[in-house]
Amino acid sequence: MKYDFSSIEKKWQDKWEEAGIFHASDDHTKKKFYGLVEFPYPSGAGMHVGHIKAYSGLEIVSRKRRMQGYNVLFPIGFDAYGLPTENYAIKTNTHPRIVTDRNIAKFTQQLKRVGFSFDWTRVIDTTEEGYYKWTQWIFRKMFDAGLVFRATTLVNYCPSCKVVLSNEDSQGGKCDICHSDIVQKSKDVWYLRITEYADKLLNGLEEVDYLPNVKLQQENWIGRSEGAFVNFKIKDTDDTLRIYTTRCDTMFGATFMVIAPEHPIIEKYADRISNLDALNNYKAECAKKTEFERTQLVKDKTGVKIEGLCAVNPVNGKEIPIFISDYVMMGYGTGAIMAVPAHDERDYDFAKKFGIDIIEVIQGGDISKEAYTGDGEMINSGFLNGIKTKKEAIAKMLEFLSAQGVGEKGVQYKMKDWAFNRQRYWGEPIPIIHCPTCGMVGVPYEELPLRLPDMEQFEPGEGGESPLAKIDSFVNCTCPKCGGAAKRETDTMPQWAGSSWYFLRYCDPHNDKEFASKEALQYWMPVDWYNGGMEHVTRHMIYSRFWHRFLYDIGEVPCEEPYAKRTAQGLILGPDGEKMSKSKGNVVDPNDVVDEYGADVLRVYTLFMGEYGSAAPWSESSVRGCKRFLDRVAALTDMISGEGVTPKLESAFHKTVKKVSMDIEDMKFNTAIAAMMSLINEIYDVGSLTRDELGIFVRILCPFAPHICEEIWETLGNEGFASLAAWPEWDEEKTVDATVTYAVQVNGKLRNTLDLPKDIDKETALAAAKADAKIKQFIDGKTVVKEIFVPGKIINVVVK
RNA sequence: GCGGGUAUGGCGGAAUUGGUAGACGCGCUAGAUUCAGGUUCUAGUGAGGAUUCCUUCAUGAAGGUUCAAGUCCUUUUACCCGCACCA
Repeated sequence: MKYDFSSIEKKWQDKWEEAGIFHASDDHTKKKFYGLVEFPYPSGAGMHVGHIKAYSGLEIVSRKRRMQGYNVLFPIGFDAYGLPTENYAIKTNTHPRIVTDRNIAKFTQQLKRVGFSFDWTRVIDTTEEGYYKWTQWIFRKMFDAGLVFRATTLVNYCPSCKVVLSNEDSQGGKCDICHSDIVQKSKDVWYLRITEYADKLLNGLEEVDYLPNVKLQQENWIGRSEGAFVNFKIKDTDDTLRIYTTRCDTMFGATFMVIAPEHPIIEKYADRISNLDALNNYKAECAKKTEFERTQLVKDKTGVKIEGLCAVNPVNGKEIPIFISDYVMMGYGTGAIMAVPAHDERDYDFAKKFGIDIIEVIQGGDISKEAYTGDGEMINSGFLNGIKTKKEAIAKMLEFLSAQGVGEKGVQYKMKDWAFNRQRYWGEPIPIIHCPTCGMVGVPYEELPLRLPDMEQFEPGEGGESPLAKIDSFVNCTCPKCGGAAKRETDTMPQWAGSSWYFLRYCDPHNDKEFASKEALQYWMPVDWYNGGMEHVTRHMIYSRFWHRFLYDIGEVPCEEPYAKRTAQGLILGPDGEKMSKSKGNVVDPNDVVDEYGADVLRVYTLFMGEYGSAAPWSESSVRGCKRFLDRVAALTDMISGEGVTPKLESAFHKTVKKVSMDIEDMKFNTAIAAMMSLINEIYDVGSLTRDELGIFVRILCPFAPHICEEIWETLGNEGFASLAAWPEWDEEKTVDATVTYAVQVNGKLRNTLDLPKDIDKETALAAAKADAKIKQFIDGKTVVKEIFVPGKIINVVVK
């Protein structure tokens, strides 16, 4: 067969589309498979080969599942709200709607050329009214449930994007989008109370099948810690200073306290404090720094002692000084700590610098040199003296604290509430109305979607105000509760909103009564297998798990967890081994590869290049190797002789079918392809194969290289599509050879190999080995001290 | 600093989980075909030494356990990713 890939690929893509063979069926009686890939952000640059690899993994699994008779939902869509589009729109003076539509068209064209088996009737665009109506609807439900609140805080503000960013979006003190420096700014911010779901999000991990490191990252992100809240009396007041600690066992060693510079206690007792100016100066210094900068100065601790206030250690009545320092942050715990320099490195550094007492309460270290954080016997600790373990000491102390009424067990999370608004145009409008009499009122459900108004000038306003604030007709409205004049919220939602529930919409994407019907959700959810990038396993996955668990709690979805299984693909690096980026000029465009080698080659190569989960550099010459492989596959049509089984190939076929079948389940696509390459080498050695054997070969290769396989399938005279043909079975017995090659070792060194019957027993095998002329050389005249026989693998004779 | 990971030929990478290290592909060498060739086919290809079937050394480095270690243990180096004073 002549392998004219460009005409073959066009031909079959048209046929698939015409027959609609990849559309998920509404027949809910069939067994289902829901494979989900992260939908792309349709940027102006178009897709690069990394996208192709990201989708190829579950593309293979989905195609295999179809051939195994599953009803498969393998959808795609576009996460199209976002800053890059808006910035591009501003720069080129084109409406973001037009930019978005253009980019989606480009992405769609690229994806279709690769022959992905997506269900194109279920495409989602998060910026369409029919979609964001339900994004707003879920937000409103959260508002009703009290999960939405507003607070004035210091926020990370990007002066270049003119937008407030979450901590997650401003990591490293740089804007996630434009990489300019972040400044701190006081602002009214919308929050989603995700912390209320911290425990549920943590516990839910027990019932899902995520990669171990994905689970670990989510656990670390949530950051649950168990400890105690303790109230330290402030001397000569009725007030207490409340702290959080995970080491209440060390309380006898607390020699000072540290509070965050912003701690309200300073203002409250301003009249007693004699060095208020010094404190305020220090606070002003800290405010200039971003949170990131504050965390930079690891060793050299700074701080100021509060003159005029002092605290009382509740376990021994000792009076201890209070300091302010930026190593304690208002955002975690209570914004105040007890400092135990002997057993905490940060406190140790601070105490050394300020000449504060260091009292050892746990034996085992040398506190003259450094803090000791390990276990040991308690000393200088009153009723804890003599206790040998941390665990025991903590339990005893907690008992004491609660008996005295000065403290109790507590839990803290690193995870913070989710700052959920942007002062930008290209996002979902937040459906809230501010009424002077009623306060914050949700836009009535029947008025959703709250449409994003069309406008010409969508630059952000000065001071980071949303462009929507400029449209009077949008802002001015009546309060749905009291009917009085009111104003609309003008902020929009962050990009994370649309992607927090898209997997639900795929189940029933055209529904205009509900975000998805109960029947569709009941059938399709949860997602059976979700694959995507490691960069999304914390933020996106935790946000979307949060939304989903909320919907479960209000009875809108049938299962607690949205994703039954999660895997991740590795990056494709540029030919230079660097991360692909436009600025480095090392981006490979899938269209170029398809033009030159064909879609099937692109698909095979992205999966063959290395382990699916790890990064690997692009290599043009290796692409050619994959082309050569498919050329050899095409030529098999000229090697057919007869029907049935070629004896010399029978075992090889069963082995390969087994290996490919199993490797796909483990995402070991590279070795699956290698196995098919080996098989084709064997076929070439034999020189011919039967019509039936070629049919098997084509079916196991079909998920990887579907176009060429369809063409050969047709050449073989089959009716219907290879893509829907039954996945081949293997016979376990025929994967085992009659004879096995044993490695024969003397003293653990390989000396010869012997072909022996597969079910040979130990005695016979050893006799055969010892009778072998080569082995004889090594054992003659020596005494055999040990004989090892591993069935099917190795014979080892140990001699002296 | 803490947590996780990786390290195997000239290159990308295999290795049934403790059992013949280097599958498969690239690249390279030689030959045939073509001789317009980023064509196709055949053979070879970890390094060193003897060259006819022989042998020694090799999985970042150094030790150890074992009949047997890329795989397990200890120490160590380099790189990558995540988190960042979390009390």
